[in-house]
Amino acid sequence: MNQHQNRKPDYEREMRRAGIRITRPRKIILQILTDTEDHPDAMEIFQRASAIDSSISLSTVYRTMKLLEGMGAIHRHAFEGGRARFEQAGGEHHDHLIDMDTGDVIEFHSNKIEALQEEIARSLGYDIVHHRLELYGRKRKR
Amino acid sequence: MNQHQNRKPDYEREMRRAGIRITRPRKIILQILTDTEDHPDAMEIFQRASAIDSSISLSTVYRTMKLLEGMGAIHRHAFEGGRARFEQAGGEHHDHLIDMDTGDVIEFHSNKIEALQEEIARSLGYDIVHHRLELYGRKRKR
DNA sequence: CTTTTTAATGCAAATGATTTGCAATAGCGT
DNA sequence: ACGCTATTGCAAATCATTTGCATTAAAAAG
Repeated sequence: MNQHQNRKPDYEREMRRAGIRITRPRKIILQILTDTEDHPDAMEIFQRASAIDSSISLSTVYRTMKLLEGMGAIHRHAFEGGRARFEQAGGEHHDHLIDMDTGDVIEFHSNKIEALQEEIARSLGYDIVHHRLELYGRKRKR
Repeated sequence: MNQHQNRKPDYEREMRRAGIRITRPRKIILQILTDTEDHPDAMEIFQRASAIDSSISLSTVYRTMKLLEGMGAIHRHAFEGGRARFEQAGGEHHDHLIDMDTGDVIEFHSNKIEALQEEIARSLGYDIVHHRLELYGRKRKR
């Protein structure tokens, strides 16, 4: 089974250490993020947070996402269409396959592809700072 | 020298056939696109077009880009940061390496990577409709 | 546990890119 | 040249995200 309880890097501790206040909205958002298996966007996070504390504002969600991104606690993805989507960081690096019909995101990883990317960049005289590999597709029919 | 004159798929003919009017703004924008080696955004295209005919509007640039994209005459890329950038279609498929310092775009292609992508998607039960591979990097120092 | 300090919040207004409604204009078939 | 209607320019509208500011509330201090 999946480990759910210990998989949470203690961001609260890290935030305290950095002199960042642990507020009620931030606690709630952090909880939502760690509870989540999918890749929600700011509006979805806002709605889930509102259900817990209806006074939370969308601005705060955005501000918190930016804060967490800066701490390296989450990754922001600008997939095609509309809003940015987030996922908690901490796992292994991976790329994404987006189901064009459902919006579902499937994570995958290929050392071979990573190596080829490095090789290509090097041959062009560049160092890769980061990259983005997204496959957009539909479930195979048959 | 680069070939400039024959490299232009005759979109005007194609548009006429589709009952689309060849207007002055469209002619100018099409010309800018075929003359261009880089990946300009709508604002850059608008400025280059304005230099030729100052009455052209940004809306028309956007509308024309959408029209051309629909025809398959250009590709739209949503690289990181700000605006979408365009390039005329017609060449071989390729991916992009973006110079984070200059914004320059370098095109590259890897059959191996393409094949691996297909393989991964297949193993996940998906057919790839399209994909996006962008490397963000800086010129190697040394 | 009250006071103090100042970061964080909520709200509304601002941004920035792109799109759209609409009246005026200009392709192009006749 | 004429008329039909697609296309344009302009301003206003969208959409996602950010920001200014007065208020609130963490957490540091007493």
